[in-house]
Amino acid sequence: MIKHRAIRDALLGRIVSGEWAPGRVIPGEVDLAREFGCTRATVARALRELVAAGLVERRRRGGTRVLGRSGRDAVVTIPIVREEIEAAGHAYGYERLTVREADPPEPIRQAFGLRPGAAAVHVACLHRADGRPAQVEDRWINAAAVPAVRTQDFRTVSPNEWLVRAVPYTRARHEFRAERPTDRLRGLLDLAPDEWVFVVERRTWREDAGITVAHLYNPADRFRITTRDPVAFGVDPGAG
Amino acid sequence: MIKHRAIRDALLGRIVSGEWAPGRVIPGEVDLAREFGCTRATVARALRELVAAGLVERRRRGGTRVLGRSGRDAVVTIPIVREEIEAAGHAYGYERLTVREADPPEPIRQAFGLRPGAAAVHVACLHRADGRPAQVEDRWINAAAVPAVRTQDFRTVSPNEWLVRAVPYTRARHEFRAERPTDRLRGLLDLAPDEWVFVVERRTWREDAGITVAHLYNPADRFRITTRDPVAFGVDPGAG
DNA sequence: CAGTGGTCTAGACCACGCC
DNA sequence: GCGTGGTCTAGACCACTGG
Repeated sequence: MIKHRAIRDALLGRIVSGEWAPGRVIPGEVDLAREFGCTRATVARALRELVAAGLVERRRRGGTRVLGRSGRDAVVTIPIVREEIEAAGHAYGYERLTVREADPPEPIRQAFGLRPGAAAVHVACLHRADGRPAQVEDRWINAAAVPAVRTQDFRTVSPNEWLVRAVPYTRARHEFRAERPTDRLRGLLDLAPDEWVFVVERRTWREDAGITVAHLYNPADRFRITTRDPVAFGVDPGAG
Repeated sequence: MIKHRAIRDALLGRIVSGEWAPGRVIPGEVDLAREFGCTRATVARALRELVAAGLVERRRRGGTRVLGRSGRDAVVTIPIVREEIEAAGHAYGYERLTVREADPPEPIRQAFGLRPGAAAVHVACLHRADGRPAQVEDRWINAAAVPAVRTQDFRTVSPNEWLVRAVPYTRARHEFRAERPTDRLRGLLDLAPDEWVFVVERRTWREDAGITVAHLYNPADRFRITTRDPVAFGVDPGAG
C-alpha cells in the first residue's frame, strides 16, 4: 500500500465521479493530510501527480482547483516500420534506393538553419513486408551536425536505425497528413490507381541544430496511427 | 533558484551531451546529494522527473541507468474544428444534418459494450469555415451512459461541445487514417474528384462504459496533425 | 545479504497572491 | 496580512534485487 498513490487515486475518484466538479476548489494540503493521516509532503506528492495529469491546477493562496477536461491531448507512438512488420509476423525487407550528398531544398535548409551551399545527405529507401512494399523513406541528414553520415552508405542499415544509435537528439516534431502520391511513389509502393499516401514527417534537433528531416510514405489503404491517453499514471507506476 | 530543478537540468545536460551515454549507470542518490549539497529527497525528486521524461530507468540495487532515446513518443493535441477555424481568422459555421435514436452498428455496439437492441443516438453535422465545408462529424452517443442526450437536438450546439460539458470522461483513444470518401462525403465536403478524406476517430469512455464514438472527416488536401515533444518538463514547470 | 532506490515523517522557511 | 502552495532538510525504515 503506497500512501501517496492511494491518496492520488482517492482524489482522482472524487474528481471523475463528479463529487468534485470542474471549477471547484478542493480542501487544502493540511486538511487532506489530516483526513488521510499523513504529512503534508505525502499529500503534496499525490497532488503533484494530479497536476502532471492535467486534472487540477494549483495556485498559492488560491488553492487547488479541479479543471474541466477538454481532453485534447493524446500520446502517439511513432511507428517504426521494421518493428510493425515483424510484429505482424511478416518478413522485413530493406532496400536502399539512393544516397547522395547535395544541396538540400529550401524548406529542408530552413529546418536545419543552414546557409545555401551547405551540404546535407539525402537518402531514399524502401521497406518491405513479405516482399511487398510497405514504406518509402525519404530523408535529409544535416552533414554539419552529423559528420559521420558521409561515411555511411546505408546499404544494409536503415537511416533511422543508424541515426538512433549515432546521434542522440533532444527534440522531435512530427506531422501526419495525406497526399496525392507522385508517379514514382505510386510505382515504388504499388499503390491502387486512386490511392493516396499517408505521410509521416519527422524532424529532429539536437539543441538548436537540425539533425534530420524524414518523410515516411505509407499506402493510405493500409496504414493508421493510434493514440493512447497521456501517461498520467497507470504506465510508469513509480514515476511522478 | 529551485534546487531540484537545477539538479534535474544538470543531470539532463550530462545525458544529452553524451557525457553519460545510454546504458551507463549514473552515480547513486547519496553521491549526487553530496555533489549538489542537498539531501537525498531533493535528488530523488529530480531523478523522478527524469524517469517521467523517459530519460533514465531506475531499479533497486541496480541503480539509475541512462536510456537510449528511441524517441517515439509524441504528444498530439486533437484539434477542435471550431477553434482551428476561428484561430485561422475564418467565420465558423455549424449545421446539424441529422439526429436519430437507433440501433448502432456492430462495431459501435462493441465499443460501447452494448447488447443488441440497446439504444444509442446518432448525430451527423457539418462544420464550415467562411461558408466552405471544413469537416463532417459523424457520431454515436451511448444513450445508456448519457441519458440526457435524448433531450438534445444539437441544432445549435455541436455534439462535441455539449459532451465536454455534460459528461466527464476518464479515457480516450484516437485513430488517424486516410480513406476513400463516400459519395455523400464527397458532396458534403466539396472534395476534389480524386481527393481522399483524413479521418480522426475519437472514442471516449467513462470508467468502463463507452460514451461516444466520433468520426471526423476532413478534406485531406487541407488537413494535418502535428505533434510536440512529450511534456517532460518545460511546460508545467512546477509539476513533477 | 548488502546496497540501491522507494517511501514517509516532522518540522521549517519561503513566496506568492487573494482578501 | 495571512493562508495557500512550494521547497527543503534530517532522519528513518522498508523493499527489492543483483552480485
